[in-house]
Amino acid sequence: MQSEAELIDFIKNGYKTYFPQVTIDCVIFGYHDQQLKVLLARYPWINGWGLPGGFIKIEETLSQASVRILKERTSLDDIFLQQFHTFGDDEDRLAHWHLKYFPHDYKEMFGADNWLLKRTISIGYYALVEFSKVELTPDFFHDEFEWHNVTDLPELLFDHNEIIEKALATMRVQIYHQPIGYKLLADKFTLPEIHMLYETILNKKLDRRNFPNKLMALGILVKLEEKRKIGQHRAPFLYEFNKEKYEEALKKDVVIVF
Amino acid sequence: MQSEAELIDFIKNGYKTYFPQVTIDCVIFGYHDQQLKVLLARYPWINGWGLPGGFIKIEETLSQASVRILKERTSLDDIFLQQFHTFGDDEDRLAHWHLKYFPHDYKEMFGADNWLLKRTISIGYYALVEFSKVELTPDFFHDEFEWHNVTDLPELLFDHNEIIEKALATMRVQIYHQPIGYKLLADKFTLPEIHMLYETILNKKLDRRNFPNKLMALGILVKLEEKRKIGQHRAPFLYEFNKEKYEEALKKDVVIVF
DNA sequence: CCAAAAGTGTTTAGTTTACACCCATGC
DNA sequence: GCATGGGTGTAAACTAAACACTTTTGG
Repeated sequence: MQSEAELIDFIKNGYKTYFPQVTIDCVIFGYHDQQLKVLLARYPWINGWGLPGGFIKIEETLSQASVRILKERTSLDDIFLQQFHTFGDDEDRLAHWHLKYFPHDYKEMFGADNWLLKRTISIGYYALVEFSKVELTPDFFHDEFEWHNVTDLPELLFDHNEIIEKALATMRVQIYHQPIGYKLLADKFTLPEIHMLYETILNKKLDRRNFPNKLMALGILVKLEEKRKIGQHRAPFLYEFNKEKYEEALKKDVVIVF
Repeated sequence: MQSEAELIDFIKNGYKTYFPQVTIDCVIFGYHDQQLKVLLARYPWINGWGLPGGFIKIEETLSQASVRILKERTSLDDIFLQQFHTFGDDEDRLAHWHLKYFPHDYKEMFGADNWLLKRTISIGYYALVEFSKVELTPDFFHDEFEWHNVTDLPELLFDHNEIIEKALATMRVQIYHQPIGYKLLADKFTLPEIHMLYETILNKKLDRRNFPNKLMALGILVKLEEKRKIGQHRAPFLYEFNKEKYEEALKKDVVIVF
């Protein structure tokens, strides 16, 4: 975590380093306990919960910025990260948004025309991450984190609820075109596990016997010799995915029917 | 067209009215002569061709800005307009891009730290318009227009070639999910006309007998009693589309198979 | 031996594709 | 009457969907 001197420097001089009035907001989906979760962060300045996000550096591409921001928060790289929409319609984000959110002493601290108080446009990226691999790192803008079920979200800052809705909708369309779901599982997994994952994501029942066929036909799923011990029941086989076939399928636009 | 005083005021004081360093670029598709066309504009300052675009006003939402910009150039409103991607990866657009494009006298005219010379991020919208209804209006940033076949584009400024590619790809996916193609035709059209339109957009042959079935099944197409006179051949029936069913289909996400 | 979860194929229904002949019009 | 393009239906192939019983395991 940075020092207070760094924070003050960021507030005063950040405009020299960062692209103005554009932020990246990350909708980070993880899967745990048979629930699709999204990562929320507490913004201590504003005293509310929202999506983790960050600024783009002046000398950095958008893609670089999105990867950096995700890595700074979660320690992950090599994750599935996808730009899905740019948000600039929220009335609260137009001029004077800070009157709604900021306590007055921050305004005085910043100065009324500080770069951080201007209207922002937000570029939305969604990420699929394996829940267990995430190591959360707070900073001045995010002092706490919580994973919430996508079906049970509190009211968030700005238009972040709407952003999550759009991310979910985009992801649910995209999962029919590309086998992105794997990114939410550990490297080795069982058919019942991936089956439940897809049921959770799409929020509907999928036939247990028909489900693996398309993925098998694409050659993406590889059956291993090992089995997983799961207590007193029959041990299911483990699977992994064929990385070459997977990358191929990501590039193509195959329609996957479950 | 604006006066030169207005231009100078824009250069000097535009930063007071417009959101900084973010532009909207419009990929405007039209259909004519059985060709899918895209509207290009000449940028007189830079002496090159690119996509028509504009700035967002500080007190205006993104959606409002996109509609306004499209209307200012084409005189159209009530068009199909869709945000598809935000571009910020082009190396040329990072710092010092203007060194590549601007003649030096403009730099002197502007001042080296003028707001117009900074790195920009561009939000891409694509529009489908009926070619014949477009009335083109130049301004200081667009002094000439040309419709080009999407299959035959010159080299454009910045990353505009890439932006068009992405718009095309997005539109071709979307047209399988929503019957957006109608926006490219006159209100009344024949089956052969819409058939050729779809063949052109998707760049592949579609069976003449199977093609209208899905659209008919959705109730979107309405056969009229009238026919069109087409010279020395059999007169084809005219069709229009059922506006309610069309709007319905736009909201749903029906997969349309041709 | 019983409860709980895993594993596996076949039949049916639906959807998509392929395909060819007759009709209308103007010259 | 002929050349050109418009209009129409059916059969075959394929794909998706529905469905139930057997196996493994630990207690």
